[in-house]
Formats: sequence, C-alpha cells, structure tokens
Amino acid sequence: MTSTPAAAAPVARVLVEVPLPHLDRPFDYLVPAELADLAVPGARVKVRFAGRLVGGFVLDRVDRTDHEGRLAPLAKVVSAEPVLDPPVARLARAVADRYAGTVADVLRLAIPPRHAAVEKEARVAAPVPAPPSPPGAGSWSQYPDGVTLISALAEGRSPRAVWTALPGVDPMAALAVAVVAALASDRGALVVVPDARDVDRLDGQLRTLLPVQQYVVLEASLGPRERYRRWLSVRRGQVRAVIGTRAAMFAPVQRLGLVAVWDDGDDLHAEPHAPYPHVREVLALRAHESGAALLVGGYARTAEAQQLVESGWARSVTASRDVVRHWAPRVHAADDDAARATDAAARAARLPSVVWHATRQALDRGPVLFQVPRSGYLPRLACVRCRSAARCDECHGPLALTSGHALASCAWCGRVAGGWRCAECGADRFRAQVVGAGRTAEELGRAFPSVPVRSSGGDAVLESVADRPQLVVATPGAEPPAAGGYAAAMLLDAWALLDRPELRAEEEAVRRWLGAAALVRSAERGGEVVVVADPRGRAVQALVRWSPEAVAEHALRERAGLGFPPVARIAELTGTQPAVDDLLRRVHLPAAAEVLGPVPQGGDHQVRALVRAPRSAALEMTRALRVAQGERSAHKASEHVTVRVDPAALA
DNA sequence: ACTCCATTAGAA
DNA sequence: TCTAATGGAGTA
Repeated sequence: MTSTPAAAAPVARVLVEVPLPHLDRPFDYLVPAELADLAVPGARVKVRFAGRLVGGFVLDRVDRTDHEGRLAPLAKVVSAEPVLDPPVARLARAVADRYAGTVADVLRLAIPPRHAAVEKEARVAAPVPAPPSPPGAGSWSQYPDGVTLISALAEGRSPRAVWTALPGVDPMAALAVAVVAALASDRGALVVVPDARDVDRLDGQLRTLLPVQQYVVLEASLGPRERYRRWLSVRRGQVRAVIGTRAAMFAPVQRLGLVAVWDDGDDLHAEPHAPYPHVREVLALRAHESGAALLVGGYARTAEAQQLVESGWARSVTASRDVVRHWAPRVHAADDDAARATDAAARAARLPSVVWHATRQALDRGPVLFQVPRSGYLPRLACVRCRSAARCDECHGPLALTSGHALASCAWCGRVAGGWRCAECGADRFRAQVVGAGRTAEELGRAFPSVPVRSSGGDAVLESVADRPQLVVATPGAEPPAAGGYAAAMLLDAWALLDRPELRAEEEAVRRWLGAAALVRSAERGGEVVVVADPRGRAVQALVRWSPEAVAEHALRERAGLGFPPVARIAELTGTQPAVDDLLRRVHLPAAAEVLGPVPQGGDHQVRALVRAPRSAALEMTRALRVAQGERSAHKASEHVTVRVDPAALA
C-alpha cells in the first residue's frame, strides 16, 4: 500500500471480529486518506489480520498509536454507517467482563447483520418526532409510589424500581405509560418482554398512547431486512422507543431514559448464545452506565430483583394489602390426596373433588382456566400408595405414559412395563404423577360433556378466549387471557412444579401460578383459584396471600446461605476433564474465590466445575477466567471449556 | 484461524 | 552445510 494516511486522526482503533479470547482488545490501523471520511467511529470495516481479511468495527479515530511496529492500513470501509454506538461499545465491554466473554461475542448479539439496500433506501432523513406530552399516571395510581415514579420519569429523572404488578390491571398498559413518560422527558425508552405474545399486548397498549411512527417493535420473527431497517431507525435516532424480545436488550436507543423488563423470571430472558447474558442484568448495566431509569416488573419477584431492592439500588413498588385484596381472586389450596377419592364424579374425571366442584360452579359465571405442567415435563408415573417414582425393572429409567399408548413404558429403554410392583412398598398400581395437557383436556371433556374444551400450549397457543362458559387447558406461560377475566383457575399438579430439584423451583412455581391467577376476576367479582398442593407450603401460602415478595425474600436469604447468585457470583466451567483441569490450573483467581469440583456430568465424558466469588471479587474472577481462556486459546488448546456465569439452572 | 519465524532433525 | 519439518508466538 502506498496511499498517504489521512490528514486528521490517521489511526483507527479497530475491534476485530475474531472469536479468540486473547484477541479481545482493539488493534490500531492506519486510515488511508481516501477512507478518511468513511472510517468514522462505529463504522464496519475489513482489515487484514493475521494474513486474512476479517470484519471489525472502528471504535475510535485517534492521532497516534502505542503500537511499536508498522500499522497496516484499513483494507476497506464496508459502510460509513456508524452502527456501533459508543454507549453500546462500552456496554459490550461491561457485559463481556461480567460474563467472562469477549466483546466480539457480545457485538454479534448487539448488532444485526447489515442489509446494504436498507441502509441506502432510508437516506432521506425522517424528522425526529417531537416528544409527546406527559401521560396521565393510569394504573400507576394503584401503587403508593406509582404516580411519583411516572412523574419522575416525565421530568427527566431516573428512578430504579422493582415492581410487583397487580392482578387484573393490565401491566402492559402500565409499561406503555412508563414509555410515554420517558419520551415526554425528551429521552428514549426500551422495554423487553419474554415472548411475541407479550410484545403484541404491549404493542396494543402503546398504540393507544403513541403514534406508531414513534416506536418500533423488534422481535425474532422479523426477516433480516425489516429487522435491520427498524434497528437502523433506532440507531439513527428517528425512533426513540423500542419494545421487543430478548435480542432488543442491546437496541441502540438514543438518549436512553428508561429500560424495563417484564417478568424477569422467565427463562426466555436468558440469552442462549455466548457469553449467555441475561436481559435483567444487561438492562441493569445499561441503566447504570447511561444513567437511565430501570423498571423490573412482574406478577412475581425473583431473588435477583429482590437483591436490587435490598441493596438499596432500586426501590420496591408494591400495592398496599387493601388494593391487592381488591384486585386479587380468592385463592385456596387443596391437597391432592386428601380431596381426591371422596367423590364419585370427581374420581371419574380423575380430579380432586374440590376442583371438580369449584369448576362446576364457576362455569355458570364464565370461562375456567386449567393450568397443567408442560408436556416437556414428561408425564411420569408414581406408586399409587407411597408416591415413589415408578421405575423400569430392567434399567431403572422412569416410566411414562406416552400419547397413543395405553400401557406405560420406560422413558429410557422403551420397554413396556407389565406386572409392575413398587420397589418401595410393593403396591401394584401406579398413577400419573403429572398429567399432560392433552390428557387433561380429554378427561375434562368427559367430566363436563356439554362444555367446550379448548387447549393452549406448545405450538398452538391461543391469543385470547371469549367471555362465556368454557374450559381452557393451558401449559404455564401459554394461558390466553379471557375477555372479562376467568371465573376461576385450577392449578393442577401444582406440587409437581415444587418437587423439581432446581434451586429456583419455589420461585418458579409461584411465578407460574401468579401468571395464571392474574387472569382471574377479582374475589369481589367472584374470581376463584384452586391450587392443588399442600396448603402449608411457603410457595402456596405466597399465592394464597398474594405476597410474592415473601418468596423472593426467602429465596434471597436461602441463596445467601448457600453462597449462590445473586449474593455470590458463580461461574460454571464445562468441558472434558483435562480441559477443565487445564483452565483451573492456569487461572489466577482472587483469594476470595473458591473452586468446587470438577465432578463428572451425565454422559459425554464432560465434567463441571463451579468457581464462586463474593460480589466484591466477582469482576476479578470473571476477568481472570477470561484471561485464562485466552491463554488456553493462545496455546491452541484443542478442547474447549464453556464458561457460563450465573447460569439460570444450578441444580 | 493463519502466518511467520526459529529451532531442530535429516540428508549430502 | 543446507533444507525441510515442526512448534510457538503473535496477529496492528
């Protein structure tokens, strides 16, 4: 190359798109004079790196370099569109540090693939819309601090709140009000919800408050073209508000005033690609870095959200007991066995008789919702007498009833279980430990022959149901709202959710129950919820009293006692034994960190080690792990170790 | 991943 | 002594 360097700021600091942890830093390149105007900070470029052309982003243009040797020139400026915003670049660095990953990995999540035609088409600058006037507080007046929260937003301040949403009051309407309040202060807003159905609902609410040109919807189902078009309008500041699902968490909203996440306990908020960041954590980082307001809302509350409250960083927004009582349905718990065998009709329907009676009565008043565990939780079988799991005689795998087969068979080896006897107590009959949605729908059809039964779940999720007597069987998260609220909800096999071995089982159960119960009419309007589980349990009590904070407080204390996130930070290292050993040998952990394992994982010759550090040493721990990963990749270690920080499922 | 370079083993 | 092969370091 013989071209002369640019007259001003001839050095471009470039982040190269290579997946290797030890290359996770900027490299300097010379800007040729003819590219001087194109190679703006944030631009996509191609550079020669280790002999080949790789993509990268210009982080900055500077006058000089610290590099000793000769600088290579930028090979090409792909586009002068500054796709990497400086605040997003800083965020990517923070997220990479937090999750022991690389900036390049984060940017892959944050910046959608370019679509050249889209970049050109919108050259005609759309005018930036004028801020809307401040909204009324809407349903926020139901919460003691709600009105203050909205006016603070509208006045340009940045409150941070963990919000327990009331049942029966559309939370999407409240989120829409918060968005408009942020816009009214001449700032931007970003709301992330778990799935497309929530996006649609929020969209429907926002549409009533804001012209559609003033916000965009970013969701996974968009094609590359439309996705880039909308994303670009946000980056260019033509649109100030974004609503969307997980990938929207990095949306380059300009002058960010509010970030919000709905139902942060939903596992859809955990990004499945490296470095596996979580929406709530990323948004909290954004709020911190941009000085934006943060709203973490849900019917339930996670231990992580509770931690934000207890650390004093965010405040708790919760309705008073009186207001909760006004909106919530009546909830009561019925233990499965105690209620089951007493009533012939109930036995025929294989329903606890409380459920059967409550359903029959509620059907006079409107639709009745049945929440049944997802079919993914294989319907397993248990001894009818002692309830121990029914296992295969041959391989000791769990027995299951699969659809289309009358006989139980082993979920592992497939052998049909004939002449089974319980290994614990000798009983010769088992019962379905968890009945799948399909089977429940069939049985309800027989028990209530004149009533229509509809199912929602899997790939057939109902949008909503009409306000007339009918039975709606849904898996958790797929419950369609009913026009005037459900007359009742039956939470079947609720104990099955609690029996799961995971750390979050209790929190998760409460989250799912509240999600269904929130769709039921208030007690004043006759709304009723029956949860089939031991009434004495803490989770069941939280539902009965509609006090999710109690569960979150307990979960947080429990995690503190165990040294688990969010009180401590844990990195999970997974790989082959030699690979994990090698990483552990190389890593220079802070003194406060502690290594557990490695222990073999199920199958695959994989092992897992946990590295734990108190929050005060967490950043040091994750940085050390990244450095050690880098050292391994620099030494061409062939076997990869996956590092996940604060994974959602810690058994 | 890929290139470059140094060290080293192998053959004249 | 020269050359091909192998390993390690660095990537601007």
